Amino acid sequence: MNTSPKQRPGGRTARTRAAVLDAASTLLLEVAPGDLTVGQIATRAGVNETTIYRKWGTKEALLADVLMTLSGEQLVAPDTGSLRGDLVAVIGTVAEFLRTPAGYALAYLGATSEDETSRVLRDTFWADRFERAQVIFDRAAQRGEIPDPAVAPLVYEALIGTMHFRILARRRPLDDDIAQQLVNLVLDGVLQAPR
Amino acid sequence: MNTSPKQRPGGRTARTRAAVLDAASTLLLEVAPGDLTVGQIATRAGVNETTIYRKWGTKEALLADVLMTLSGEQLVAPDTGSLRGDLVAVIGTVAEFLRTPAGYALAYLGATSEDETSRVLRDTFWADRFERAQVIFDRAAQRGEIPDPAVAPLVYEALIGTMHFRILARRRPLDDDIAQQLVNLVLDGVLQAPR
DNA sequence: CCTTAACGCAAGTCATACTTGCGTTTATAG
DNA sequence: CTATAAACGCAAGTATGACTTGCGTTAAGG
Repeated sequence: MNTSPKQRPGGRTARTRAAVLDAASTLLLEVAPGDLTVGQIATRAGVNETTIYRKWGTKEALLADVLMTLSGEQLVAPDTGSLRGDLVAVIGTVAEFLRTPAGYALAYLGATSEDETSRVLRDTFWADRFERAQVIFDRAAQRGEIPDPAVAPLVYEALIGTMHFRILARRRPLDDDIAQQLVNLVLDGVLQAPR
Repeated sequence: MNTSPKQRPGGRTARTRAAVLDAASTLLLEVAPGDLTVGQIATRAGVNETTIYRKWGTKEALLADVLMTLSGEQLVAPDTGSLRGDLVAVIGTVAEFLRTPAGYALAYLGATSEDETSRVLRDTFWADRFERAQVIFDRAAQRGEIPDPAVAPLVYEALIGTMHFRILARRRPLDDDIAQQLVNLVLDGVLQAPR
């Protein structure tokens, strides 16, 4: 009984959803995330503002949806054969994304959104990222590069966190070789040491 | 000519200013920085909202004033005799501040405020912090602990940035020994190394 | 004790998030 | 193909909070 809840995800609904997400993404390339309004997105998408509210409920929920889509598929973890190589590759990819307006928006909204939807999204997002990073360190430990793979969370947090801080709190651009710089720092340290 | 611009900084004006800054500080202990309203501050300070706008112009300018006051005097750079000791002391102090609501507010507003006043304040604030950090690394270089004090900005940025990221983007508390953890990381690195 | 800077108060403007009622379009089951 | 109702458009409205303005009142400070 009630095999079909009588929803209509196909056709118009799908088109509307795609148009709104697309419009929001495009606008994030032009407008500061803090200044983005639902009206703008609706107009750009050729859709009524009411539709957006009925579909997403709040502005934050919509933007969270947009950003998860934007940042979802990236961050492959290639096996380059060394911890240094793996980290430079991954951090370099993240750095590239953070240099784009969408990347900035992700960092900005991730740090400022307060509602429940965003909270859950934030937790699952970072849980996924840290999980993927962990495998890199596990491999490195098996190769004998590091003594304990348990350092992974802190190290990854330092790598990512420094970049977020750079663009958010300091509003300065990420150097071209930022991935190299950071990976060298956390792998080798800065102490004068006989090596 | 015009020896006295006919301003009246004393008496009532000073009291009002103090009351507002104090009210804002207190409110930052109770309300999320994003939800803070000028009306709240005015009421708490026993002052009319209009007065605040005539005095500070915008909400962001007021909050910037508050936060500069709150974070102004701290961060002494003690000479413990070692780079490790100096860094743990300084980063520990910053961590303590970041654990308070006011510290969170500073990080939050520093990352989100967009107006000109905040921009200038942000630049001067961080310039000052990085300058103070530099002397620690200069001393360490003279002692032969590190080869090149030019690493100071990146290292300090990694230390501070990781903590900001932790509380802002991840919304997780700073460990009690976060300063030790981070300093060990950037000084020694994580690579398995003959030392 | 006078001048007027600083303040209080009432009223209002403006922008934007979010809601509601109702008529129209269109996906989709039968 | 047709009928039902989900999804949409449109107009109007609510709510909130940043910020302004005019005018009368208080009190700083020469």
